Amino acid sequence: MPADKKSDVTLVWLRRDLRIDDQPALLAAAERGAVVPVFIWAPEDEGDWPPGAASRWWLHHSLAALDSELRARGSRLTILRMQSKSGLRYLAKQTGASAVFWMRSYDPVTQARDDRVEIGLRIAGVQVRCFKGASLYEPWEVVNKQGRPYRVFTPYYRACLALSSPDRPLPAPRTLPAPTNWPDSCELEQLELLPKIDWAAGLRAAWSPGAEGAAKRLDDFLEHALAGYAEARDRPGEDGVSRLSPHLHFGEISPRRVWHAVCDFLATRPGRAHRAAGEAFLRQLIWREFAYQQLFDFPGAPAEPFDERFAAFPWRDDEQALRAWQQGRTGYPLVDAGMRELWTTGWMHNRVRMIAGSFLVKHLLLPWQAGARWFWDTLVDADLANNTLGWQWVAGCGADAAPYFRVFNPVAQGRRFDADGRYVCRWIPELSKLPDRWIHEPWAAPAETLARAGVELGRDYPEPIVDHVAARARALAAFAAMRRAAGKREKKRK
DNA sequence: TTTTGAGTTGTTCGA
DNA sequence: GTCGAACAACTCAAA
Repeated sequence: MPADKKSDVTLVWLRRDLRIDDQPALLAAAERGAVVPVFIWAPEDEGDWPPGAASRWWLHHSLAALDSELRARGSRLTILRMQSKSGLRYLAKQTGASAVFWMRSYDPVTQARDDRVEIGLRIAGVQVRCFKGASLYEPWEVVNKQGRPYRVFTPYYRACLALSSPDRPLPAPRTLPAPTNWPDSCELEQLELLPKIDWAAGLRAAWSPGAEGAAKRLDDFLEHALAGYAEARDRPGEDGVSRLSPHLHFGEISPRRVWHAVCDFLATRPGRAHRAAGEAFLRQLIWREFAYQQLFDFPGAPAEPFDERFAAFPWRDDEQALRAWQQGRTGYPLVDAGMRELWTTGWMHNRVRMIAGSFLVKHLLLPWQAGARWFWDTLVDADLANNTLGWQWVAGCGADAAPYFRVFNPVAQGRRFDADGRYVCRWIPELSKLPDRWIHEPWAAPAETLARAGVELGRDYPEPIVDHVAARARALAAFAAMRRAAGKREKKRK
């Protein structure tokens, strides 16, 4: 291969696709000649949503993993700390690269950046090619019979299934031809992605960032959890879910790889239970697609509610309540367990996200954007599309949202999905001696039971900061007030 | 154009 | 303890 011919050098700009498997940009570049894989750390290019603290921790380790994977194949990762546009132009000049390849992504922040970069490169006479591969479908591929994007999940889901199944994943390039000279690169440490005070022990214990960790996670899930997924996925005390979300967010594994791995696995195991489990899981992958599509069509969603009536919602401003929620001190064990799991591991079980989210928005009447911000900073899988859509759904203001009157009861949810209190005890050990019967509502336990479990409310564990019944009534009243106000405004307009 | 059926994940109340 | 209905209306999607 004429790898030393200058005109054949291609920069592959890696962003949230930190893998070499099923990497169309990398594959195409390798076929063209020498390849320079590049990562540019430019948080200021990401507008209001630069990666949060937990995401930066993940990113650091993911980049390290990618670099060693590349080195094992005679290549390496070039890292820059610059604006994306000037960084790529600089590198193109330094390496004599005639082209830059990357994989398309679809959130408004990234898109705006990519457009600027593309124009800048073309002006400099550098060829640009963007590839599909970050999602199963591109946002414009799935539209209704009127050619408009879907707003409701179920028809969207059915439309996806009606399409031909997602493309098979591409192989990793067989070789990654090196350029004659490698360009200058930062040391990974210079990006200062890791926290200055090391709070990441819980993250280290819970995760293995990188493609290898992702592949292992997928194998474990297929082997041990997929069969029971349909039911177990709702019980946070069990290992019933895939935990692939951060790996998917950073593109360490491709959604097509996951999709087909699940399908291939199921093909060898016929039977109704497996089929139901497989459907339930693939449905979740389609939710991810749906979120990307929604954000693509409504770029304002991270800040503004889909349902405009909610712009007039009487949110409260209560710093103390927000802190209590963030720190897992609401006095509702399931909510607090979730918030502590998040703080410790950078991740929270999906069912608990709904319950904790609902609690912030409905019991505390704090704006969903405040919850979205906290999650953004603390989740290792923080993803603008998924996070935004999830919060809008919980708040009841999304395009396809839960009805507002659906207020999760943390006690009832606990009894239903964490009946033995295993999840609560794991994250709130101070309650672990409490009998199952009271684990989700310690305030209702007889004084003697509490004493025997070594729990004094207000000292070892907080009293509930709001009363469920009163808070629920308050939330429904606030919703009614908002609807009245919106109705009035509507009348005025006419 | 109009009509019809339906919409991820819940709670509470009363029979 | 279990069951069905009410909770709200609205808009989407397709026929």
